[in-house]
Amino acid sequence: MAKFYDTLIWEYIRDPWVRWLALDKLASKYFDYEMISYKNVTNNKKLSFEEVDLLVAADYSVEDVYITNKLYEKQKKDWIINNKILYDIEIPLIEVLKDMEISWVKINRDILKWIWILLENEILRLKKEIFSLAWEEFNIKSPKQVWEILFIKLKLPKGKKTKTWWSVNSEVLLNLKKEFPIAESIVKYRHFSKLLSTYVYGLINLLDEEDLVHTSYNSTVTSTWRLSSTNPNLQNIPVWEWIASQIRWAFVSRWNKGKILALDYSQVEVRLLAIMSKDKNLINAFKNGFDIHNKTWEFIFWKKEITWSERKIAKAVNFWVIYGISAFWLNKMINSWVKEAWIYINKFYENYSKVKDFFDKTIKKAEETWYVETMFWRKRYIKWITDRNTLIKKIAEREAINMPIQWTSADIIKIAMIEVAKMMKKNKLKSKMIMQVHDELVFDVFLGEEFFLKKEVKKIMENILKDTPIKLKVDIWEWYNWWETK
DNA sequence: TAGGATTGCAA
DNA sequence: TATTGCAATCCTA
Repeated sequence: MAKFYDTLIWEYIRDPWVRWLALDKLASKYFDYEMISYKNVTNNKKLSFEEVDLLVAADYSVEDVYITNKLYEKQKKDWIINNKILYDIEIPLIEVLKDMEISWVKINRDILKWIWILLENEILRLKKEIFSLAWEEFNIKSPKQVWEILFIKLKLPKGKKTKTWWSVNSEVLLNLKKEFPIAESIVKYRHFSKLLSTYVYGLINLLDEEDLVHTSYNSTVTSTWRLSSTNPNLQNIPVWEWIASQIRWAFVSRWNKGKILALDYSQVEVRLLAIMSKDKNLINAFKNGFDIHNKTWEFIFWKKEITWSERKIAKAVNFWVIYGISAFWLNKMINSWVKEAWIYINKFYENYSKVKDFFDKTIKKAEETWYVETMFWRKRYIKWITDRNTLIKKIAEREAINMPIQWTSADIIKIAMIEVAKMMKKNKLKSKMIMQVHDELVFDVFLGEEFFLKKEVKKIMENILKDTPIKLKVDIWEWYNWWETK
């Protein structure tokens, strides 16, 4: 039995789409009661809480406790949520997240400084280049000024629109790069500026004296029951491009001769699709160790070697099959290659027929019960799936398809985190679980624990689902503190 | 000074 | 070509 309980989490499990989930909002929603605001008590945050008059502070605090308890009593009376989700997943997760937050993450300041210099030089060079191409100086970070230079002064062809005006984002600019080198330079400039301000300055500013950085994990924010991370957001650290990937190297082990270990689920969504739909072709594809994307291309195009544009279509098909198509793109079906892709989607369904059946069944069940659920019976109500408006119904259908797969994977990693934390405690490991990035767990490994930890964590992660025709697959990435390896 | 708009990073 | 989140910056109210 859990040692603690959380009223916000209860509400969040019931409906993750509530914006601004907070005690005062719930008090007014359920009890039509307006709570004393923190702003009022602290004189618009001019006072710190210690400076607040004792009696005022007491009133404020007691009210918090009183309302929380009242909320708890109310929730106990109408158990309309899945207790297993609450007591087996979300509540035990609180402690795991707490431990991860107080473990902190060690950052190597020197690596960041080195990247800083690298980026500053590049930015300066690009700045000069852009100004000479534009024949004047302007603020490259201002979309409005970029727009003026490119479309008014240099008369470049306009691309797509934003809400209010012509867009100058990288997609638009890269379409212009062949004829207009200034466009590409602006994209590069923005890319490097982004890295410098968000990931280098941003990270360095948040370091303490020991070069440790602290993040906050929020478990009641996203509408998909995934976690989110703030101050800094450790879930969007760059990986792909070279300079960007150097930033990952700045995440180092705090231990002498320690190492960083990252274990991530490989293609969870597609594997879950195979498991949940029980489609033989898809299952066999995984059993034979084929890359699923390759297999899809084979099915769609009936050949092993494919061109770049065919690859693009195959990728789109995979996305669409897993996530469904958005209302926006549904309306855009006129677009030629989109239309073409639609034909391929149907080909995909022909070859993976059980997948189609699975989707049809999910939608049908949702129409009857007004909800969809994950493999762990986490439910979400989508009443608008029976709406007369076709567009609204289509949106609901897309959610119905997407939800069981994507949200099951959110459950899986949460369960894995709880199990891993238990295992580490039981074996009194010194290593620490330091990050979670949606389908990846990152550890700071103490010398000597590496082999055991790798083996055990992999085992736990791959075996969250029992008795399935194929297992989940976990890939391992590891890196030493490079200056210690020489 | 607050907040909308734009942009871009991750999964 | 999905979706959701976080954050930096610009710029207007």
